[in-house]
Amino acid sequence: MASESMSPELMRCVADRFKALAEPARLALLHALRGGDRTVSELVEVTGMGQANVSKHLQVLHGHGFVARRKDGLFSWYSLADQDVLRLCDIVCGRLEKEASAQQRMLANG
Amino acid sequence: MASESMSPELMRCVADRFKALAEPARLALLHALRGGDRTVSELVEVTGMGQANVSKHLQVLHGHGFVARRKDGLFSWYSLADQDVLRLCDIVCGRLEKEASAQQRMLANG
DNA sequence: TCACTATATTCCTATCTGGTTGAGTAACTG
DNA sequence: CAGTTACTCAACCAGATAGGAATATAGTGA
Repeated sequence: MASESMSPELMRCVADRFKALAEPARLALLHALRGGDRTVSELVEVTGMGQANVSKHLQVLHGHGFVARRKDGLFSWYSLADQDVLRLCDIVCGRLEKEASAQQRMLANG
Repeated sequence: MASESMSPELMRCVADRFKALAEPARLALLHALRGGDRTVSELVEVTGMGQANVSKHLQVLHGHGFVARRKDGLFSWYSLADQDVLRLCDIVCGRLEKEASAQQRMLANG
């Protein structure tokens, strides 16, 4: 997979997935969902964002399969669709930590 | 890591990393670098993009540590900094493949 | 039916950024 | 030194989008 040649369409699909994660607001929502299912209102309260904004970002995440939605009466319960998104974030966070500690060593030895 | 609470700054850093990958042009450059080191001109030829455009995208990737640069006379040789970016792309590609095959099953079973 | 609540959607505006163009910089050649 | 090559930088424009306000939709209960 992802080997020899990649079609421009596939490239765009992959880029769109990354773009869905390339927004602090959406990362905050995903982070809030680590604790379990949440309704939109709960996410509004936790993140401090506007309701329309939260709803809109959740649509993006849901459209790309990063979160699952379950309707229950008036409420929409959102949850992490799987562990992939956490793996993605962990790789990036690992890089940032590695760079931060490397920079600290630079300052210490420099 | 990436556990309990994440500062808004960290959230922004992570989002910026994803944003660097959220562009088909940059993914095309990274893909071209899978085969080994390449000069800017080579990448221009392979991708069909403009030279200034390639150079600018490479600055972004380099600024976020995804590619390494080595200067040799007139040439700038770019290469993948490490395997992390491939792992990230593989996770996303794996998702896309899984969804594609699931959709095929949907169509087959109706 | 009407009001109320939770969520989704639409419209608007400010901001950001990808791509292009043209100028600028640095290294090699003669 | 001038000329060429390889690359980078700066300015511009067009398209995309995050955020907020207002509105729409849908479920609930009186």
